[in-house]
Amino acid sequence: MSKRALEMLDDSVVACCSPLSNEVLSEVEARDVARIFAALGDPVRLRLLSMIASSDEACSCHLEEPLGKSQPTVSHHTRILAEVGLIVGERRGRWTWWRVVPERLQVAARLLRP
Amino acid sequence: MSKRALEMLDDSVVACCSPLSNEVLSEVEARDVARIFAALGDPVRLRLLSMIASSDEACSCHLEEPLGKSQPTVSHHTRILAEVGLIVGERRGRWTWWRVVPERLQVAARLLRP
DNA sequence: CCTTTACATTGACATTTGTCGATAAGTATG
DNA sequence: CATACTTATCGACAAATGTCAATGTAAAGG
Repeated sequence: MSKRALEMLDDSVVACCSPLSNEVLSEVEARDVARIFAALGDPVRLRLLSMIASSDEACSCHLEEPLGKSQPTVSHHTRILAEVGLIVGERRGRWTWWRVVPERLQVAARLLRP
Repeated sequence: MSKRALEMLDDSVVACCSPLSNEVLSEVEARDVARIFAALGDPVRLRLLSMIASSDEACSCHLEEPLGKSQPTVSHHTRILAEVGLIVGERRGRWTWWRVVPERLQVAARLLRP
């Protein structure tokens, strides 16, 4: 999901959702948010995301070695995180620089709030 | 995961974790938390969880019909949510009553906080 | 007991997922 | 252009996942 695509998401997705205990999730809401959680549901992607988050910006070249995964595998995981809008990549020269999209993380976080 | 098992979890899991941007997740932390997110990463389980959360307690008999899934499928999903400690079931008479474990939800929520 | 009710388990199946080697595509530099 | 470098895509494969019909198990009521 590109940055532009993210900006075009309608409110039902960006503003989604109130805490789980407030009301029963609709099928549409559930499908959307589940994609985010599924993206977070892999240990390699979680570490990848935390690496990007804690260094503000990171290029893929810095991610392979600490993760101990092959380059195609890292690329696969960054793609999945990007597709659900949790990170965005910007190509500068040879490198792609990744950073997290806090608003997107908060969509998931709001659901878990008491 | 039984209620007793949940009480016996050590601090590294229950107190886990500081926000993603604070520091890079260890492999052990990532593996544990990823299991929670993976459990949340299915639309049927998300709706199931929100049904339990918003009615405080729910028996499986109330879950099948609104979800539109077979009884074995619902049982499968409640088992997965229970295994990661997000819900606990208590058998009273013929019915199993499920309720959410807020502390466990917060383990995931803490990670997503800014 | 026997039946009914509520839930769990098993077995089977198609689909999805994580992984990597090989290869392609894009970008800087000589 | 030719080369080196960084990232993306493809193809393949084993493993995991979601689903349901059939069957098992446990509890309540006759």
